[in-house]
Amino acid sequence: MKTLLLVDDEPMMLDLLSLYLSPIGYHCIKKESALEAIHYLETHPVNLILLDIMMPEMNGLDACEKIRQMWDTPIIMLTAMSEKSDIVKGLNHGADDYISKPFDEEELIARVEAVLRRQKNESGKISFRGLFLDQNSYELLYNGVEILLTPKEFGMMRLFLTNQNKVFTREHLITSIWGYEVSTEDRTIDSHVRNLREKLRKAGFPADNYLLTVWGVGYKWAGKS
Amino acid sequence: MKTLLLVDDEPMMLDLLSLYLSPIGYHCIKKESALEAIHYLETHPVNLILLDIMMPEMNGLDACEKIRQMWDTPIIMLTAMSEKSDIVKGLNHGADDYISKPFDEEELIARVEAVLRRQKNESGKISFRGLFLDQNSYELLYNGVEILLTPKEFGMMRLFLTNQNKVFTREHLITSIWGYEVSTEDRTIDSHVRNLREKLRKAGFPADNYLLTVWGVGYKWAGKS
DNA sequence: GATTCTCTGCATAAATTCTTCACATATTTA
DNA sequence: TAAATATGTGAAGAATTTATGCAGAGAATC
Repeated sequence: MKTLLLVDDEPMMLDLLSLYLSPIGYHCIKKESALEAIHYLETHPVNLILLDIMMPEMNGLDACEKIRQMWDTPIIMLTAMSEKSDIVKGLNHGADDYISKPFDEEELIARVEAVLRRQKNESGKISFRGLFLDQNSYELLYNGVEILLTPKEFGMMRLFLTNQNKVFTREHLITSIWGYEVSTEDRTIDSHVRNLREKLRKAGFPADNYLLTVWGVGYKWAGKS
Repeated sequence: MKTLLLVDDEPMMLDLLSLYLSPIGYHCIKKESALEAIHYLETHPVNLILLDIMMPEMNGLDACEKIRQMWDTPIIMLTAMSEKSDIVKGLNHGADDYISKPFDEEELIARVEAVLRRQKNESGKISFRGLFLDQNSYELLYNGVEILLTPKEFGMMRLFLTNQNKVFTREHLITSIWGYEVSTEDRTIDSHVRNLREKLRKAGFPADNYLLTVWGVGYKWAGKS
């Protein structure tokens, strides 16, 4: 059973979160301050942290950073309204996702599960038909030989391998890899896709069979056939 | 069974610490002054020292330093209130962690165990292709010849050798080597990396093959190929 | 207090990566 | 089939990131 650490200074919010998440099988720990949460983490492993941004004493952003210095536990920030600035800050401070209040049950569950699914490759290592991607060392190997990638290429490769068979629009790729407030249009993505394909091909990997163009939509990585 | 050396001029505090720590299996030695503590250490090995900062005669900081000159036993400082300055000083003087009074049982235990856990992984000696790093003597040898490193350089070297193949961002390097809340520019890291590389090269070690730049991310030590 | 070593930060050079554009090619639609 | 829309490609300048030299501040040592 997965353990979630819920951190919010409002007890009602904690209860609400727990009300949604407990019935579907999550073990919920509630803490009313960031300090208590950090404190708890020092002795108990958890699978995911839901962290409110607005809290007295230590706010969510500082807490997020603090936690990141010590643990890799994924963090979802809770923001009042969709304050873009908060969201961006949160993601820059090490958060994995955000949920803006008010949220509905469906969204909450979806995001929690998405982050956990992502986390499942917690070792940071993914392999696929001879390809081996290691997020710790930032390496991509094909049959043991390293393929040197640029940051953007590595980000794309990681995104594709962790979300196989999912089609990404160019816009989605940008927000996922570039960040949440970048404006690049034109053929920029295409260029990077091309470069990535070329590097894979040059290394002997049949990229054309896997990194596919979905006409009119975007790109996807074709996983298990 | 682990032995803890508790040092505080207030007997009540010693009793309190012991009250919390003895029941969970630690053997507690109480000393009411730094001198007594050092004296005790000269003939008895201990696993961890809890050291009060405010003491008559010799204060905790001086004691910490003194102890560090002779032993590597981990030290947790006890500070009255969370006086930032004390904390920073303590960490700079060789302490491994700090606990501010008042503390509760849970926090105390957590920090003690965290430090001991950390300690367990530190045999203190690492070798790598002719390099030999000794954390006890703070020495780095290459083929038996010493390479003189500054503290920062040694810290980086240790971090890299104990975390081979892992990429560290500059930010991460700062928090790991410099300490908890230090503000240094990013380019400073580069300078230290350069100096470290140069010293390794000058000693004959092919640093360029191992201390690698991960473009757009940070630095890493390339271990086994 | 002087000296030496260390740390930090800047300016500039060098290296690498990113973006863009024009146009070719491909696919869909009319 | 022609027109319209979308993707692929090559090349080059722009932008970003890192390397390097240097100098002053800061610490430690004598």
